Amino acid sequence: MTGQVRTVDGRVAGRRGQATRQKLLDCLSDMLSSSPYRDVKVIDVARKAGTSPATFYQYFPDVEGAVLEIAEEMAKEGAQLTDLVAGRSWVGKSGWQAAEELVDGFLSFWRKNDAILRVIDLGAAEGDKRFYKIRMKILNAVTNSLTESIQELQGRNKVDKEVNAAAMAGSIVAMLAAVAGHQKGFQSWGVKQAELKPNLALLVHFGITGKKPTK
Amino acid sequence: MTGQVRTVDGRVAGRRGQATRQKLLDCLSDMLSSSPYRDVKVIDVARKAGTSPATFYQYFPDVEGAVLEIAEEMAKEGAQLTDLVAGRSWVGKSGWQAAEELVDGFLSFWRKNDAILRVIDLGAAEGDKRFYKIRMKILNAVTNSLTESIQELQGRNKVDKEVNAAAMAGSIVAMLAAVAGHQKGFQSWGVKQAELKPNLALLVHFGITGKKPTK
DNA sequence: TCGGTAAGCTGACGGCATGACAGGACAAGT
DNA sequence: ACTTGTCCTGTCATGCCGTCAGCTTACCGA
Repeated sequence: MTGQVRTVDGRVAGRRGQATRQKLLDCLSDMLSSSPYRDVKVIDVARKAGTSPATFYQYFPDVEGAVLEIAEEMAKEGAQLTDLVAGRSWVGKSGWQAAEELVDGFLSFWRKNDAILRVIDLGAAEGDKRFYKIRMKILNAVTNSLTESIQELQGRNKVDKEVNAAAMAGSIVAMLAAVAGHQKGFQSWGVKQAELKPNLALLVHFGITGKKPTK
Repeated sequence: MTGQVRTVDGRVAGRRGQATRQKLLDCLSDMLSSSPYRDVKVIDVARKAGTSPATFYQYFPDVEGAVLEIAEEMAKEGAQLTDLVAGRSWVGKSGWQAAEELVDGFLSFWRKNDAILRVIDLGAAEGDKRFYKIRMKILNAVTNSLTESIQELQGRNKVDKEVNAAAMAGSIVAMLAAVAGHQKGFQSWGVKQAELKPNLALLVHFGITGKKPTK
């Protein structure tokens, strides 16, 4: 489907063009990490990439458009998050382990991509459907797996039927995302990474199984 | 201490000045609700307030400065969130009720102020200390109360000593804030408000007491 | 009533980002 | 060398930013 990268005016991008395009994306990514979203200007990105603003506009309609592109790249990489949930057992000791690994994987993924993720979060919260969609794409992998896990446990009468699997899964994922997004905040508040994780894992485990974990 | 409102160039604002200032804040608040943060321009705010950009700069150093002002206002109003936690009993039925009311109060507060809150969240996530500080001010009321509640339960051996009260309280509050910020998202994802609340309350209750609630 | 003083507002300006276009540079094939 | 299509940039009109000098308005004491 998207086999060909195209410029704004419809041309097909070749080798060189794709390289420039990628460079622009990388530089934008850097900028997002180092300065507030509101202050990221096309001209700065272009300068940093050693090119001109006009070139930027050849490949992207605007800054948002480019951000979405980066997000799309990241979403692919984020698909691996599913492995943190799918096919895991949530009973006994392995349940606790699963919870710990989920928390761990989530936090490190977020830490690695925090700049773009927080822009996506903003866009989604502001009601932009494109951002919302991509946010779903990243989180859905985990959310859906979690929802299924809960439903499966409900089927075996291990979890209260009153629990709405989707709402619970969504809440857990939202929590992970939020905490991950404010990791630095927690630290400067006196809570260390190492202390954060087990507590999160505890909440995750309970949310899914409805029980305290056996460690 | 801050009995007098001052303009950027040091003058003391009188009746009329304060009115203009407030009008600008109100208009900015409106703008934030209706258009992306990135696109909010000083000139639009000024126009909407029936004044000129120069006037805006008389009262605020920049858009961020004005946002912080709005946030400060809101923080005062948000102090009442403490009542949702302080002096509550977390055992038995009243514990479940407390959890439900906390969730309810939190969600509605967030819904009422979502536009500013999401800007604050962004600023905090980007590492801006001023935004982080105001975010703390709003959330600390709840977080501290929760931390104390947990510690108190730990003192009575009702909660596992392994639990880090601050980390747990912070996680719970972060979750509430995140879910609150994406309420619309949940809805369009097929999860209804009414279904969301009890599941959140469940997680909150467990996080604080370490137990399933008795309803 | 009448200045005097400080508050309040704005027109205007240099500076910079935006976004569009036309045209020049370049690489590849013939 | 010539053609073709990709790739990049100089340039320009437009619009926002942030500041200043200067004008208007309100208040106050004589």
